[in-house]
Amino acid sequence: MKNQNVPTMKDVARHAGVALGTVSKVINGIPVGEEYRMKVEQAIKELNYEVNTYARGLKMQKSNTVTLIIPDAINPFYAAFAHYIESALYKEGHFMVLCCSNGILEKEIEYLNMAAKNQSDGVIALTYNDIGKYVPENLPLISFDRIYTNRFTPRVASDNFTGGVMATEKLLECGCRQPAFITFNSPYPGEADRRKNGYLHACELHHITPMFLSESGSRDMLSEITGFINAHRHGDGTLDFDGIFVNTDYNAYKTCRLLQDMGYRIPEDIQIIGFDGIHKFGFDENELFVSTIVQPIPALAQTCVNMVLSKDRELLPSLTLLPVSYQYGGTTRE
Amino acid sequence: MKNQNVPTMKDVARHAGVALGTVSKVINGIPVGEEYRMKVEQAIKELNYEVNTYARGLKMQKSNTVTLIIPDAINPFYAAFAHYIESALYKEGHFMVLCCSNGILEKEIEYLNMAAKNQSDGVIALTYNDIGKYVPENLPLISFDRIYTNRFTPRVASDNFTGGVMATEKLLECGCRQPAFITFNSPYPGEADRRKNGYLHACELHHITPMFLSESGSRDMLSEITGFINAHRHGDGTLDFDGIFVNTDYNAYKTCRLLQDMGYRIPEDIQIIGFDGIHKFGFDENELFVSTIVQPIPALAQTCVNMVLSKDRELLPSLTLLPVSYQYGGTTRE
DNA sequence: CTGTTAGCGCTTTCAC
DNA sequence: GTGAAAGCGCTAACAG
Repeated sequence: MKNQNVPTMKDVARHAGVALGTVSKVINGIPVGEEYRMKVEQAIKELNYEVNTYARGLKMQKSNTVTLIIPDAINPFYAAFAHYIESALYKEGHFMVLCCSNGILEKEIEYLNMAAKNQSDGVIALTYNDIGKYVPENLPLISFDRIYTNRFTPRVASDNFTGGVMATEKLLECGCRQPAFITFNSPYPGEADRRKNGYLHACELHHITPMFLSESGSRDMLSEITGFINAHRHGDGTLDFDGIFVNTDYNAYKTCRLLQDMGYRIPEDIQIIGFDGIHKFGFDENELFVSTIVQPIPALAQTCVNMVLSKDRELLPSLTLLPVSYQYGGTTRE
Repeated sequence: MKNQNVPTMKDVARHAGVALGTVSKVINGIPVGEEYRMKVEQAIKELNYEVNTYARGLKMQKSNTVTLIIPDAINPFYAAFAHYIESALYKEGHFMVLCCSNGILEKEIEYLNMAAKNQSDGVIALTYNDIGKYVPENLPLISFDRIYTNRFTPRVASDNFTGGVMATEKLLECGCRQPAFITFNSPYPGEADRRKNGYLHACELHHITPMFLSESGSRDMLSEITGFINAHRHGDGTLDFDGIFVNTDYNAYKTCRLLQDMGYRIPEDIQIIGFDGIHKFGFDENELFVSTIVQPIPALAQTCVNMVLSKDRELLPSLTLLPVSYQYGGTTRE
C-alpha cells in the first residue's frame, strides 16, 4: 500500500546521511549546520522530494487552502470575484476550494462544515442566507456584503451608499431633472440595500422628490417594472422621470430593453445607470452593458484574502467598505 | 499542540466502550455487529465526532479533491465550465480546487505539480499550452479540448466538426448563398480547429467555394476582419458573402459590431453564426449575443468528472466528443 | 465478527 | 548544534 516510489523524508535523511529531524529543520527553515543543510538540499534535489501535505496537515492542522462559497460561478460578478480571490490566494501561497451553493442554505452550511473538517485555513462567503449561527468555531470567516447575525464575522463590501449617491448625482449631471430608482433586493440584509439610501440621500440633497420601485427579488421583475413605468406615464407618452438608477447592471439592462421596446430612446429620452460593472464577455476591455457604478472586484477580493489570512483576527474591523466608481456604458449622455 | 477539544476516533471508541478498529469500521461502512454499530453511532453523535481529513488522507493517499485548471474564471465559457464541474464533483462527494493559470505555461505546470503533491484525486485541465510532458506520474488527468503530446491523457470536447457543418448549413437554410468563415485560433492544437474543417466540408457538400479568414489569435482581430471584409467588398458596398460563421461568440459579436458600424444590417444583409453559446449575464434564461452553435457545457463537465474519477483509467477513450446544437440569437433570419 | 497493533510522513520535544 | 523517538488520527492487516 506504500505510495509507489514517492520519496519520503526518511529517504532524504538516509540519502543525505543525516537524521530525520535535521531534514525537517532544513525544510522548515530552522537553522542547521551549513554543511548539513547542503547535504540535505542536495538529497532533496536528487530524490526530487516534496513534503507530503497530508502528513504535514495532520501535524499542523492547516492546509494552505481557503474555501470560497458563492451562489454560482455563472453570474459574471460572482465569477470575477472568484477569479480575483484565486489570484490573491495564489500570491499568498494558498489554494482556493470553490463551492457553489446555489443560494441553498443547507449547502452553504454543509460547505462551511466541510471547510472546517478539511482544515481550510478560512472561508470567504458570499451567501444568500444568514449563516451566522452555523459557523464552526475557530474557522476564520469573512463575509462579502452579507450581514451575519453573530458578532465575529468581519464584512467586506463596496461603498454602496456612496455609489447610490454617485449614480443619482451623475444622472443629474448628465441633464436629468428627475431621476427615479428601481431595485429588486435580495431579501437578506446586506450592504447592497444601501444603494437605495444613497439615492434617497442624493434626492434630499438636491431637493428632488424620490420616485422609486423597491421590491424584493422574488417578484416578477419585468411586470413590476412595466407597472412602475405605466404608473408614471402620461397620455402623451412622456414619463415623470427622465433617468433611472437601477440597483444592478442586470436589472438595468432589463429595464433598458423594456423601455426600448416601449419606444423610448436611451439615453436620449431616458438615461440609465446600473450597479456592479459587468462587462460583456467578462473582460474590462469590452463594453459595459449599461453606464454603471463599478464595484472594485480585484480590491474587494484582495481585501477578503488579506483578512481571512490575517494573524490577529481580533484586530479586524467588523465592516470594511471599498470605494466604487462611475463608468460610462452607453446609457447616459456624456 | 493538540487541536482544542476536537474528539478523535479514540475518544469515540472509549466513549462507546469498543475498540478503535470497530469505530473505524462503522465509519467506513464495514459490517460490524448491530449492537456495536448502535453504540458507536451513538457515541459519534454525542461527541459530535468527525473524521480528520488529514489523518485519513495520510493513510489513503487521496483527498476527495479534484483540481480544475482553466485560464481564468472571467471568460463566461470557462466560468460556466468551472461551475458545472463543481456541481458534478459535489454530487460525487468531491471538492474542486480551482486554479486560474492565465494561460501561463509555468503556472499550469506549477498547479499540476501542486495537485499531485496535495494528493488531488485528479486534474481536469483546460490550458493554453501543451502540458503533456509535465504531467506528474500517477496523477489522473483529463484534458478539455487540448491535445497533449503524451498517450495517456483522455480528451473531452464538443463535436466541433459537426458544429462547423451545422453552422454552415444553418446559414444556407436561412437563405444565405455564400457563407464565409472567420477564425482566430489559439495556436495550440485542439478540437476547436475542426470548426473550420466542418465549414470546408459543408462547402464541399453544397458546392460552395470556401471563403475564409483564418488567423492565429495573436493578430489584431479587428483590423484583420476589416481587411477581410474590404477585400470582399465591391464598389457598391455589396459583399461577396451574405453570411459568416465565426469561430467563437466573442469574435462573432465583434464582427457584428464591425459590420454594423460599416452600415450593414444584421441579419438582413449579413447573417452571423458564432460558436460556444454564451448568454448575456451568463444565464440560459437570457439572450445570446449572437445566433450560435451551443457547446453542451453541463454534459461536458459531467463527462470530465466521470472520467477523472473513473476507477479503470485503462478503459477511458482517448477522445470523447459531445454533440452541439444550434440556437437562435438574433443574428440569423428565422 | 472483534480488538490489537503497526505504520502512513511529518513535526517536535528532549537528550546528547 | 544534532539525532532519536514520540506521537498527530486514521486504516488495515492480523490474531483471537
